[in-house]
Amino acid sequence: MKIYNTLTKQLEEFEVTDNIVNMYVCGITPYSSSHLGHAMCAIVFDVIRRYMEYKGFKVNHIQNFTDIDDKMISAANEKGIEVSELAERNIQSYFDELKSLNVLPATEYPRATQEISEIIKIVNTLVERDDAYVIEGDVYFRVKNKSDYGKLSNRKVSDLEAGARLELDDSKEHPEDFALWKATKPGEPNWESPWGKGRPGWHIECTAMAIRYLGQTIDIHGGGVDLVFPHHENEIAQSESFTKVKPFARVWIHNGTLQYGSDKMSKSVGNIFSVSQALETYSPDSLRMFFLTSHYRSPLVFDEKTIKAQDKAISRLRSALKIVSGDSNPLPTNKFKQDFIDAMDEDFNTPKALAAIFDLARDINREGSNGRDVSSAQELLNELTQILGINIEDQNLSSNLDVAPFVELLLEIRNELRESKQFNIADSIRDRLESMNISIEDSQKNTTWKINY
RNA sequence: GGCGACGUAGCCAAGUGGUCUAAGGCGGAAGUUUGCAAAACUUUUAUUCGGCGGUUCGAAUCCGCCCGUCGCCUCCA
Repeated sequence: MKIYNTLTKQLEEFEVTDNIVNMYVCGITPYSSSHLGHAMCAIVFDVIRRYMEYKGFKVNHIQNFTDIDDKMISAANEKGIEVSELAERNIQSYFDELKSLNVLPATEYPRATQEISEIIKIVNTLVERDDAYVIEGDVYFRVKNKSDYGKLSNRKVSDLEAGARLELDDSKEHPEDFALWKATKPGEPNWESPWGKGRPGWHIECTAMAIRYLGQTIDIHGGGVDLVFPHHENEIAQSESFTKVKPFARVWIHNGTLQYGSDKMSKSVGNIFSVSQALETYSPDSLRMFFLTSHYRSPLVFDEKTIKAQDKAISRLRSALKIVSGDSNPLPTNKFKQDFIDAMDEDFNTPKALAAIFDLARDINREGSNGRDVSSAQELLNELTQILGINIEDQNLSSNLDVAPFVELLLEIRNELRESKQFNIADSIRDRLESMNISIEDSQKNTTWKINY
């Protein structure tokens, strides 16, 4: 299995010694509802995790919540509620959304505010070693002490200094030094520390949680590409300075960001499409498919038509699963399975893996109606789509609905009309049901119906 | 100013030196099937990969230049 590693900028063979994969994925700052970009990231790493488990690895999947920072505080103030309450609300709805999107729960979801003592311990060690310094209750990491600073994002400190947008803050020794601990301001949540009351800086919580839950060297660290700098760069700096162990993470995986219009979908730009809003308009599977039809590292442009088109593609897979298998000459499936695995082994090439799935579905449809035994091919189809977290089973939910007996009754009458060749009335029943979003399909054997969402 | 990514059919999107006269999906066209539809299947829809040069026996794939789009350098998944 090959994975593109942001740290080395190349495709690498992925190996672990003990079959356990320790994976840390940066989660959200729950100051407002999450948007489709967050959903995309969650789905990308969900598929990576599912595929690794399929390959026989045990995956420790840790995803954090940064539940204390400037934006948390100002959003809570605006709403007139406690920061903790704001976090709780948004985290709960995020969990609900992940569930709707069929994202498997992570092993743990640690929160920054519950790791304060670990954080203080780490900052303290860095201060004692002079890798950090204290100014009026703030603690800053001393970037010049980390000679390989910039190795992840391919930046040199001198370039950063030349950067036009870097804000000069006279209180820091160097403009690129970053806060590990921030002194409290009036009205802010705060914790006691050796440097006075305050709260953690942005990056330190991930260092604390990654080390605590996964150890000093983790196998995979992931997140959106927009986190590469400064967040992940700074995580590396502070973590490696603290543990004196390199590397902090062996493989860095970054997904491309979701674009909305001509810009990145981002809370601060305000061009967001929230997950809950999206779930009202699109099916979870079509959203998942939409994200997986392009490679995870490419930026993806939000496109309504493309998302909607996924439902039709998925229904092809569903009908392949429903086709009644014959009993002769079983359809061989090895090729499709191998194509799928080869694609996924190549840096999780989901578009290529999907191509194998659609090839399989077409063969099932063709050969199944030729009377061949396609039952094991159907099992494979189900197995492969599940690795991508796409649900093609359970579609007979319509029979559980309250309207089912009435629809069945109508179909019964309609089939009697068809038998007596009263097609006008039969067709009118079909048309009327269609206008109520119920479609009917007649086959040789029976008539099926489904509700169009 | 620095760092980086990308530009493939009507749309989305794989492919990164020969098997590419380029996968898969959506859409379009024709056909098989059907009472008619729908679904499914078959065939078809890029001799061409932003433009111009170059390297090579051979390039969508490597190199150079140009045009265009986007990301990061400030909060960000």
